[in-house]
Amino acid sequence: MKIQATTKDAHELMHQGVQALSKASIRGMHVDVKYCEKQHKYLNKKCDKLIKKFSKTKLGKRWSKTFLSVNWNSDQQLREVLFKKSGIKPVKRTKPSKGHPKGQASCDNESLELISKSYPELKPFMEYKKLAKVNNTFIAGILKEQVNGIIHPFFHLHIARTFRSSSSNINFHNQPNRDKKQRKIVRSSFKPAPGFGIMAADFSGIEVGTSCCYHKDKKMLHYVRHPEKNNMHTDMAVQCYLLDKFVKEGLEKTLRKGAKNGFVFPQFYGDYYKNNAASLASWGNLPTKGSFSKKDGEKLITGLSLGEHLIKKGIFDYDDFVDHIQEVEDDFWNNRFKGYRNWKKRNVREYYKKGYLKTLTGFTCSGEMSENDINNYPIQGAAFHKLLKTYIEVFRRLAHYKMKSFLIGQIHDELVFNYYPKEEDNVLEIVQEVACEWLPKQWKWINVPMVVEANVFDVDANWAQDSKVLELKAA
DNA sequence: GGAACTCGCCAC
DNA sequence: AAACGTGGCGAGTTCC
Repeated sequence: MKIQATTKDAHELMHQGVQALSKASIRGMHVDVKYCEKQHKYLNKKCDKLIKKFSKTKLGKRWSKTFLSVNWNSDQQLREVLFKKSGIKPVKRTKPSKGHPKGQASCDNESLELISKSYPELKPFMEYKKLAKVNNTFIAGILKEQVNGIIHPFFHLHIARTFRSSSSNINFHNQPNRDKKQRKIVRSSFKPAPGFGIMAADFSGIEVGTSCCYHKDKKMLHYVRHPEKNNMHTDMAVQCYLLDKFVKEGLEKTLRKGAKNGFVFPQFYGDYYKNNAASLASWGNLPTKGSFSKKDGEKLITGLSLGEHLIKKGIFDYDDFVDHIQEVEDDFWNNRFKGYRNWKKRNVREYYKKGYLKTLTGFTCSGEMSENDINNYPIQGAAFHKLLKTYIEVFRRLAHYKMKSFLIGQIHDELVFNYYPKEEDNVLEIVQEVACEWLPKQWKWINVPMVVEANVFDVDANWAQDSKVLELKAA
C-alpha cells in the first residue's frame, strides 16, 4: 500500500500542515503535575486494595497456588487459572497469529464480564485492570513526558495509510472520553495556559458528510442536509428494534446510540449483520442466544420491555433477531442507500482496473488493498483533510490578527485551542468563518453543510470541567 | 539487554 | 466466500 500527494494542493496541504502542527508541539500544553502525582499515588493504592480483595477469593487463591511468582498483570497466568484450572469455557478466542495459529482463549473485558456472572469474585479484578490502564498509560504517560508542567505531543502526517494524522509522546488522540470516570481522572490533568481557557471545535458527522462527497447518495444527502426533518440514526433505531415510535427520552435514546454505534458506523466500515446483531442486542440489554422474554431489555415508553415488544413483533429469539438484522442490512444497502452501494461498486471496479484510487483531496492510493480498504481510505483521508485545511487557515488568521489565542492540537475531527478570554467571540467567529464558509469555497466538491460543535471551557478550568456548547453553521 | 511479537484498550 | 477502517502504547512473553 502506498499513498502519495499527487496534486499541488495536496503537497501544500502536507507542507503547511506539518508546519502548523509542529508549532503546536513546540509550544505544548499545560498539565497539572501536582494533580497527576497525587492521582498516581492514589490509584496505586486503590489498585493494591482491589488486588488484595481479589487474592482472598477462590479464584485469587487458585491463582496464587498455581504460580511460584504471581503476576496479576499476566494474561497468560489468568488464562491458565480460568480456562485450565477452573474449567471455565472460553467465551471467544483471540485472532490467529504465527505463534498461535488457532488463537488463544481470550481474557478481555467482554469475556470477563460474561464469566463474572458465574464468578462475581472477578469484579474487583476487572476494576483493577481498568484503573491500572488509566494509571499506567495515561497518568504515568503525562508524568513521563512533561517538562516543567508542559507536554509536547507530536502530530504526524506521514504514518497513517489513509493520510490521516497520528499522535505520540503522549498520544493526544486517545485520551479517555466515553467512560465518565476515566474521562474525569485523565482529562483533569490537562489545563489551559494561565489566564486562558480551553476550547474544542468538533466537525459534526465529518465522515458521513465526506462519504456524501464521493457517492452523492440522494437519501443520505437528505439526511445530512436536513437533520431536523429526518435523522438517520433514529430511523435505523426504529428499523433495527422495530419501534412503533421514537421518543427522545428513555430507553429509545440508548437504542438510537445502539443503532449508530452497533449498526450504522460498523456497516460503513464494512462490518456485517451477524456482528451488528450481537452489538445491537447488547445495547438493548437482550440475550445473545436463546429465547427472548419479558425480563429482557429495559422498559420502552409504551410500558413493554424491549424483549416483550420484539416477541409481539414476531421476533421470538436471538436467531430471529439475527435474521431480522440481515434483512435490515439488505434494505440498508439495496434500498435506503443504493447510491452509496453503487459508488462502492464503481470505486472497487475502478481500483481493480487502474490499480490505484484518487481521493478528493488529491492523494493517490496504490498497492494491495482489501475491498473495505478501497471504500474506507478515501473517505477517512479526505475527512481529516477538511480538518487539516481548516487548522492551517485558522492558525494563519490567529497570527495575522496578532491574537493571543492559539491552537494546541487536533483530534482527527476536532480543533483544540487555548483562547484568551477577551478573544473568545473572535475565535468562535474565525472558526465559523473558516470551517463553514471559507472551506467549502476552497473545495467545490464539498456538497454538504459544514457544522461545527464548539465546546468552550471556563477560563483556567481543566479539560474535565463543565463547558458550554455552541453550534456553528454557515450564515 | 533489546527486538519483535501478542494481547488488550484508549481515541476517532 | 468472507466478514470492522485508522492509529499509540503498556505489559508480558519469546527469541536472539
